[in-house]
Amino acid sequence: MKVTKAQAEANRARIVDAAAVLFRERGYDGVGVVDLMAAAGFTHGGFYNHFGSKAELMAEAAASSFVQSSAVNAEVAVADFVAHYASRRHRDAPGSGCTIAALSGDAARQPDEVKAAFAEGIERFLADLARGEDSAQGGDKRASRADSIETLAQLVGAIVLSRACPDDSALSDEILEVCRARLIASR
Amino acid sequence: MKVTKAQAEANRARIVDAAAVLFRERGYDGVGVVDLMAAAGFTHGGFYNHFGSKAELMAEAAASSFVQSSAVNAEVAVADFVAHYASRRHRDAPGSGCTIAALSGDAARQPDEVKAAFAEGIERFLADLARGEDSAQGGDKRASRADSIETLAQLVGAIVLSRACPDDSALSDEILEVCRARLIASR
DNA sequence: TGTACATCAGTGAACGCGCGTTCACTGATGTAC
DNA sequence: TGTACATCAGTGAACGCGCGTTCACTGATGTAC
Repeated sequence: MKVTKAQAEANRARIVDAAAVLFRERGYDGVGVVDLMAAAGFTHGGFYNHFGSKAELMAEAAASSFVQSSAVNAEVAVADFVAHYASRRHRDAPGSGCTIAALSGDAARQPDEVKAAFAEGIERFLADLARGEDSAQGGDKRASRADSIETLAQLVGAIVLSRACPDDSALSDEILEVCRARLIASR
Repeated sequence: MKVTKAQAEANRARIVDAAAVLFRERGYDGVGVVDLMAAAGFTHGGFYNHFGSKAELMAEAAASSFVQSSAVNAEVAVADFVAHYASRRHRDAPGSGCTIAALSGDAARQPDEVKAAFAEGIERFLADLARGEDSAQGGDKRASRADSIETLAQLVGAIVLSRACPDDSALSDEILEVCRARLIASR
C-alpha cells in the first residue's frame, strides 16, 4: 500500500517527532525501532525506507528538537526562559524538555553524526541565551559568549544533577532552586 | 572450585572496581554482565553469587567510585581540583573521571537504589568543594553551600556538554576553557 | 588433631526475550506513451 | 484523457545476535564432631 509523496514525507516527520520525545524520555537504548515506529503509528519494517540506521534517526530527532526549542525560546524573555529551564516542571518532563540535558550522556557514546547535531544544538542554545547577554555586556561579544557558555553549563548541570537524584529528593529541588536563583540574580 | 572467604570478598571488589570503570566508559547499557565479569577475570555465571542484579552492581560501583574520588580530592587544593575537572584530560578519560558527569544521564533512568547512590555522591562532592568555599564565604554556611552547588552544576555541565561534541571540536574545548577560567576567577 | 560432611564461589550451558536489520511481498501512486 | 507499467511506502515474517538471568555441576573451604 504505497502512499503519496506528500503523505510519506508527513509520515517521516511523524516518526522524527515521536522519536524526539521517546529518546528524551527513555534514552537511546531505552527505545527500540519497534517502539519508535509504533509511536508514530507504523510497523517497524518500513523504518529503513526513511532512515539508514537508528543512530541516524537519533541525529535527526535531536536536530529537529533543537530547531523547535529555539523557536519556542524566541517567544519569551531570556530571564523567563532561564527560570523555566531550572525548574521542577522541566526536570519532571524530559520528553518535552531540553534535549541537551536529556541526551548528552547518550550522545557522548554515539557516532560523530549525532555529536555534530548536538554541537549545533549547543550553538543554537548559546545564540538564544546571547539575546539577553549582549545588552548586559555592553556589546562585548567575547564576554557575552563566555557568559552564555557559563549559563548554559550551569543550566544543563542543574537539570542533569537534579534528575540523577531519587524522586522526591530534597537535594534535587535544592539544586534547581539554588541555580535558578543565582542565574537570575546574575543578570 | 570454591575459594576462601577473604578471596571471594577480594574478587567481589575486583568486579565492583572493573564495573566502575566500564560503566563510566561505555554507559550502563554499553556493558553486559559478561563484559563486567570478564574484565574482573571471571565467567559470567558467578555474577549472581555477588549481586542481586546488574542495577545493584551499578549502584555499588557508583558508590565505590564516589568514595575513591573523594579520597583523591582530599589530597589537592580545591582550586587545582576544579581546574583539573574542567580539563580536556578529564573529558577524554571518563573511565577514571567523575562518575556524576559520566553516568548521571543513565542514573536518571535507573531505580531509586541507583539514584540514591548518586545523591550521596553529589553530597560528598559538595562537601569536597565546601572545603574551599567556607573560608571564601567567611563562615556563612548557607552561602557556602549555594556556592558549592553552583560550582558543581557548572563543572558537571561543562564536562557533559564537552563530551557531547564531536571529537576534536573547537566548541568542546571552548566550553571547558571558559568554564575553567570563570570558576577559578570566582574563587 | 583428624575425619565426614555441608557450604558455596566459580563454571559453562541453557533459558526466553528483545534487539537492529533484512527481505519478499502488497498495492496504490506516479510516469511514459 | 486513458492505459500499461514501474516505483516504492508500508507490512509482517524472519535473520542472527547478545542480553540478563537461571541452573546443574565442581571441588576446595569451612564446620561439626
